Amino acid sequence: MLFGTNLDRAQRFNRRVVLETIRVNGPLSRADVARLTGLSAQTVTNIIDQFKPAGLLIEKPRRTGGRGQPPIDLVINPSAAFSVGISFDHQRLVVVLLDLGGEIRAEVQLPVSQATPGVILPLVEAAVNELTGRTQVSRDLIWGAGIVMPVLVSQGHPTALGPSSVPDWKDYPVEEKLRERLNLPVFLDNDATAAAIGELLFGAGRQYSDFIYIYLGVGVGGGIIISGRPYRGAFGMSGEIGHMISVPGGRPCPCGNHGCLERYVSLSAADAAFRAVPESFGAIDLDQLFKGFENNDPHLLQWLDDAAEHLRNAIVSVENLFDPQAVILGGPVPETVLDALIERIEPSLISVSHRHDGASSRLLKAESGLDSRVLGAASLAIFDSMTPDFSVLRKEAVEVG
Amino acid sequence: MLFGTNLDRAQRFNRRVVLETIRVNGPLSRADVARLTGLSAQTVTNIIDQFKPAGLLIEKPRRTGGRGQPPIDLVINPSAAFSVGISFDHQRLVVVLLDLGGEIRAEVQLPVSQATPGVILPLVEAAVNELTGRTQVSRDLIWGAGIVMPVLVSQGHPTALGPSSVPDWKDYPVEEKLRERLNLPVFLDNDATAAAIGELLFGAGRQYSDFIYIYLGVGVGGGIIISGRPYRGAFGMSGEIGHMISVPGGRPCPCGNHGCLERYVSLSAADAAFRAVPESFGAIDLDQLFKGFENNDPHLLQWLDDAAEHLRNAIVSVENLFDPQAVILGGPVPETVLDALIERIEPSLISVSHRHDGASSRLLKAESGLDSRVLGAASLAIFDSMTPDFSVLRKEAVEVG
DNA sequence: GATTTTAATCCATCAATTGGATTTAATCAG
DNA sequence: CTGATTAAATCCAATTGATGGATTAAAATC
Repeated sequence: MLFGTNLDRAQRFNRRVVLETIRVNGPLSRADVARLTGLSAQTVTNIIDQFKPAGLLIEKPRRTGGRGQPPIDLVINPSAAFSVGISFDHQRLVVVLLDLGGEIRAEVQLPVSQATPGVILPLVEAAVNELTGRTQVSRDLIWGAGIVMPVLVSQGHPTALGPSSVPDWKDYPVEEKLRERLNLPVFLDNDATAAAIGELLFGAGRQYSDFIYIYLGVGVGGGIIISGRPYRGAFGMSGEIGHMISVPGGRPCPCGNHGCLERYVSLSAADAAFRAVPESFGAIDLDQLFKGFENNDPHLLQWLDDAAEHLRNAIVSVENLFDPQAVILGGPVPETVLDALIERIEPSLISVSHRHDGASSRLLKAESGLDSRVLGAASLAIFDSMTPDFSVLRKEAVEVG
Repeated sequence: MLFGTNLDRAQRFNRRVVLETIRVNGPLSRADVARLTGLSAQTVTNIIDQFKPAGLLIEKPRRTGGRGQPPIDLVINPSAAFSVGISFDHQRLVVVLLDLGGEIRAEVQLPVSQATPGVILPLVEAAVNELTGRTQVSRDLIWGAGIVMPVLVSQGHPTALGPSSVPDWKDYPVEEKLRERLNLPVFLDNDATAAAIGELLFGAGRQYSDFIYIYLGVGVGGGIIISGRPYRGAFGMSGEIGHMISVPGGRPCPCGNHGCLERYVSLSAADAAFRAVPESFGAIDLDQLFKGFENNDPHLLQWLDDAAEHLRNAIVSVENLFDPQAVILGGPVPETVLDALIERIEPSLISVSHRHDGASSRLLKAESGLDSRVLGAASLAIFDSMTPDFSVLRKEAVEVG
């Protein structure tokens, strides 16, 4: 539905524009910011004055060299705000404290026996207390907490397309329950979208506004970044790259179709190849599998060639649909696997994106590595507070009929 | 790049919000508009007063029935503005005059011998003069002219992925040349995106903000509508659904890949099947082909089954990527063909979109029929003037370095 | 040492939204 | 039939954030 805006909203928006411009392009003088954003120098000065009390910006010594009065460069103060990232699966819980600069300040890792809400949530609460205590970070500098899990998320609730590794969370009101415990704004997202946002803020996507993040995990997820914002689809379930049809009439998938990409390209597909079984749906022994990759297991090498072929086709399709600036490959898999895939795929990528810029590569490896999940989770709160999103301008409309 | 906004821009935005809200949901009273948009009643009154001189809105007689002062309903005046739509291929030029209500007020159709700029542009100029003369529509009520052609469009210039049916237009500065002749704002787009915009404004997409328009023509194009706006990709070449890979290692495609969707689903694929030849790249005898469909040619029936299968897989992939509200199938093909495809595809569509709303169908037929191209072209100017787009808020930033 | 250039800020102005009060025109209750 | 109630639309003064022009500051250039 459409919505109007007003002066108040416009300023909130401009504040974010100024902050984000400095975060991404800094160090920048007030005059630089005015030039980049189109705002008047006076307005930029006004807005920057507003950030002073919170200490969000740091003034560097005057730049020298050019003519005229030397500008005062500004950068984001990484210690001015923090956020919590939470990620878990059936084996492990990870909670981190991230600063505004994208650095993980502290981390707690715990093995879990059962990944149920009753077990996880108290552990999270304790972990957050430990992190703030250990780092002496004041609670009111924490902008929020993000939690991700390997399921789809729709309207703030986990949902599932097939069998899930964390079935107890289905339709559980995670955001609400966690907010009560932590007394912080809470953001829930699926791992792929969160990882994409993390990459957008702090990683390979920093210089891009339009890219597709392919998240290689037990399945294959996707985070779609359009105009610098995640696109979640009309119902919050976009980006299911793993369920694109790769082979007509191919291997059956729990989603109900045949030949889905993640039956060929994913850790579970790799596991099946590794153990020479037709399919792998249960819990995967990741340590064994990663060791197999290290040892150049012939089954896995064969799988790599096959998977690269399927992934290439999917990327071609995705590029032809989105015409993005880049496709970023990441997820909780060894970097060598990502490298091997990219090496096999890149030379034969032909799509509408082909001709834009023959020089620079369009298929990139994510920068966040194995931490992508939890880093993405922590990015959610920062993204929510900082992004000059369209929605910042929204005046709430009264619900009618 | 980020940009700031100001009071002036905010009002332009609000003006569009008010107008578009009335256009889509009208008749609406001022109070209704205030409720829907979140703007105050006073602001709505102010803005509506601004539209009065241009006659953009019509006040209907006071509504009766409820308590309180009866509201004055407002609707868009369809005769307050017009736009020109231009479409051509190697055989025919069509120019229409569309009103704000989406009605085609007048139309000129001309056979063309050669579809070169030198031939087409003078014909267009004459046609526009004839249309305005015939309808007595004042030139300054025409908001602009939209032109579409069956090629990709990037940065205002036609480009091509493979061989084109209108090769002379490659890299020709269409917008500029046409603007000089018509003395109107000119918008160039590819046929699929334009058709999607037409459908968004006046057709099946009117009630949706997020949908994918699949444009079945000589090839297969796509128009992606996200949050009520076309998504053109980072370089303006998104939506090439026809070059999604449908069959790994399948039929060779001029784009350089194998197994592209449009080698199986498109009029040229149908033509190949109809004439029992392996491929059809040249000019197609559409009359013959359409007659074949009418006569239930067995080759074409066979093709329909096969094409439906491929198109189904593509739609599954598209839905899993975008999670849209709907997928709309249209293009310059007989309605019976669209019906036949939908009938074959719909029962077996399984994707993330599957569960949202089991009742209503997600695969729809476009409303604009054979005119979709030129109607889409004409919609471009209206869309540009009316949509409360993010970009309305943009203050132009000075280009730096 | 005067001039030029650029950055940053001060100050008065401008313009769109807003909240509160007022007017208008209908229905409802007795 | 009359007064009370309800809701729409408008009037008016206040608010607020951006803006343009003038001013000050600090460097390089001539």
